[in-house]
Amino acid sequence: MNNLTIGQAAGLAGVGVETIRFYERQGLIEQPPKPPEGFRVYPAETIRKIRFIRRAKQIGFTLKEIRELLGFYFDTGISCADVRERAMVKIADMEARIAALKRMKAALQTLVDECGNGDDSCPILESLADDD
Amino acid sequence: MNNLTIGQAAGLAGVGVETIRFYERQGLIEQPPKPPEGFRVYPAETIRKIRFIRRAKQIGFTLKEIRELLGFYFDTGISCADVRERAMVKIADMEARIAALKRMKAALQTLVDECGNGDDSCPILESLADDD
DNA sequence: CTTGACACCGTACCATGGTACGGCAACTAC
DNA sequence: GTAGTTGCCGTACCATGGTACGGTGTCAAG
Repeated sequence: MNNLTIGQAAGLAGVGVETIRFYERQGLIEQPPKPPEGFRVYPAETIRKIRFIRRAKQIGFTLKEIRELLGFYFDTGISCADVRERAMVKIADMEARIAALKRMKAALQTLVDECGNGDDSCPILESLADDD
Repeated sequence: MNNLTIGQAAGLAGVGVETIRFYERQGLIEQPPKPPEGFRVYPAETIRKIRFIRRAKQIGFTLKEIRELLGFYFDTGISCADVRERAMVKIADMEARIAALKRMKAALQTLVDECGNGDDSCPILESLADDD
């Protein structure tokens, strides 16, 4: 399962070829050297890194943050406390986004609730148009 | 307070001049006709529309959706049921986003909690790197 | 009447996370 | 040995919500 072409690597990692190239351009994975003859050869590590990226994306890290996490894991050894701190910052960030969404939702829900009475004017639009 | 230049309109509406031009290009507000001599004249309605846009953005509508809401309010009269339906779709959308963020946060929190024991390997990175 | 400030306009650029395309090289299968 | 599939590479494009820039036109104040 080693010595893969980019297409095989993409297939195994569950992404498109263009996505691998994009991650290379973004510095998330290294581009293997191009032999004078033939195609680039991708090691199994590339697959592992791409899966790492997929999982990290799923739990809410951006590509920029993932680039750092990959560095922690694959290059500079493990500095758990640093990773943990970043994860906690991310958790705080998510909490803030959840709170903001909840506020938005509550504001909208209030407007929808006011909409129940069959007045001729729409309270939602009126509230958006209000000059205060 | 009528017959404003774009700069005055921007100042009153609390946005930048470029933002007004951008909204014009996006079809959210109309561009006043250009007189053969002199500058475009912006009516007070432009200010009201921009404030409408700002409020709608704050409660989570995209510019695309706001363009429709503006149409309901300023052009095609008020169709409250339609607005209400869009608002409820938006609420469902926000609930889904909140739920997704909560799942992400919980996943990350679990990893951070596991990180407490002073092992040499980092459970967060290990979990991201896992071959499953 | 000149200078500075603003308007106008097209276009390019920012971040985010990719996707697509066109032309050419290289490899594989029949 | 030739067609068809991939690889390679640069570049352009998608949505989202703007921001910036350069050159020119116009206006207002001193």
